[in-house]
Amino acid sequence: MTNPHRALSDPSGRPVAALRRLQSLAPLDAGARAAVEAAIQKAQSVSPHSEIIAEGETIQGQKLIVSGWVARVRQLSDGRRQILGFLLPGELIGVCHQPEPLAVSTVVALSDAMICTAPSARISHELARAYAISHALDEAQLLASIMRLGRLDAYERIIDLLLEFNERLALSGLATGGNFALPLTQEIMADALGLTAVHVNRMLQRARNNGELTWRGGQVALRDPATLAEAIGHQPARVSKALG
Amino acid sequence: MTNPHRALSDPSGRPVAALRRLQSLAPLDAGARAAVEAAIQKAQSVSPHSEIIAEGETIQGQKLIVSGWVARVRQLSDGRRQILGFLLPGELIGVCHQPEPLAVSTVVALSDAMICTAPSARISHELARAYAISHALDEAQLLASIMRLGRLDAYERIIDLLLEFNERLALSGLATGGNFALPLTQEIMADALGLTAVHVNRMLQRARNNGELTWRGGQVALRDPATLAEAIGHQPARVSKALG
DNA sequence: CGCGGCATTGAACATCCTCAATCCTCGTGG
DNA sequence: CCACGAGGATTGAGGATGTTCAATGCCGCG
Repeated sequence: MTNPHRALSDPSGRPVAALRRLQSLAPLDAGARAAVEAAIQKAQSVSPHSEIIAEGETIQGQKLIVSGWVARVRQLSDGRRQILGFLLPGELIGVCHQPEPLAVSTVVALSDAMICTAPSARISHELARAYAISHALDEAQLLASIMRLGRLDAYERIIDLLLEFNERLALSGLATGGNFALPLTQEIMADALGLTAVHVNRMLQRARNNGELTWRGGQVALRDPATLAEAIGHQPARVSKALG
Repeated sequence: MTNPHRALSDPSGRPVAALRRLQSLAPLDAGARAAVEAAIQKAQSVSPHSEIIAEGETIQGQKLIVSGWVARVRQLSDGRRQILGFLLPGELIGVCHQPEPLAVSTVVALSDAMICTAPSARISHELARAYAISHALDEAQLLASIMRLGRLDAYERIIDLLLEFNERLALSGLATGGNFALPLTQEIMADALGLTAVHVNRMLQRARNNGELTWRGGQVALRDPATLAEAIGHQPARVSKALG
């Protein structure tokens, strides 16, 4: 018989990214960890472009991204499309303290992804705390998006978003030293940044020529994240004294 | 001796805007209503430009806007400034389910304003529900901002924001039929819309010439909100089945 | 080999910004 | 009652940043 924990570890034996992220938000007790692991075991696979939640429908429950990239999206009738935010492994959808809530945005998978129902926050105080911090980070990221779209130029927007990805993925161990997998097309980046794909392309070239990053085959490498952040005035989200 | 309830009613005897808003989010029981009224009595006055919360400091408790206009703001070192969102009478600052939370944005008064400490959500189930809905609306408005900044052009952004003000103020009775007081300068609008004051001015003129609105002496009148909304694809926030 | 999806490029154009001057409006003091 | 001053609104001209449209290149995959 197979080891029931196998799905929860990568080849080196460390826990999967999603669990790692929750644990880095707040140290989890054994009960919470077990509940999360059990939930992850029952994760559903979703394929790119499939809708996970439709805007306006009643939210059933909280979900946890186990792996893959997912986005919150809104469309205009004339086809203009805006990505409101990304959801990465270990992040939650549908956090809500209200009965009968309605989804305020559509959620679609951008890559192959695994999604499970998030264990109830009542399982433990520690888990509730991890959820709360996750939620606070979520809000901080929305504010960062507003700043980005409102006051940064195209070049800065791209760098700023990549820096945010780097920081978010670092929580789950999916980014180290400015290196991470980025399974997005330039068009998707454009939809998130309020730009056209053509212009994203040109700005990326500028960044490459400046030696600030490389991005080939879905792998991004930021040359020097700290200096880059300094250059464009980017500040990582801080929502709790406990977190770095 | 003066009637202790005087501050809670406008000349026609209806409750003040802030209380009215909470009641339109969720019908309040007598206890909650009394607690809110008591809190409002103790409201502090703040003057324009004064900081209510500074980004990065520890949040002390939840606050309720009693009257006036307040904004969440973020600045870049080179002086660029973005208004992340507005806070209107009856809306809450610092909703947070986490110990030791840090403020993720600075909050400043845009006009003379009155602010009080919000009564605890534990006072009643009804009050907690009103807070939860208020919070959900808050998030919906952040998403609306992202859409606005990312995918609307200057003209649409202005109309869209004015429509949002109209809807939000209608909850507290401060807007009726597309008419409301707007104590903002064009520069402040620009800071919220990711534009310059000059361009806001030009687009406002276009809107006036199109007969879509008037705005003089701090009073806005939207000619036909429903048709305007239709024209730019604006949709009001819906976060609960219960609400309109 | 030949698609199909994405990335890249160019040229013409639109939108929005910058800078700076001018005009209002309204409250203040003479 | 009027001049004055300050902040905000308005205007113009020229320029920067992004967009559009359309063509071309690249690369993995059946």
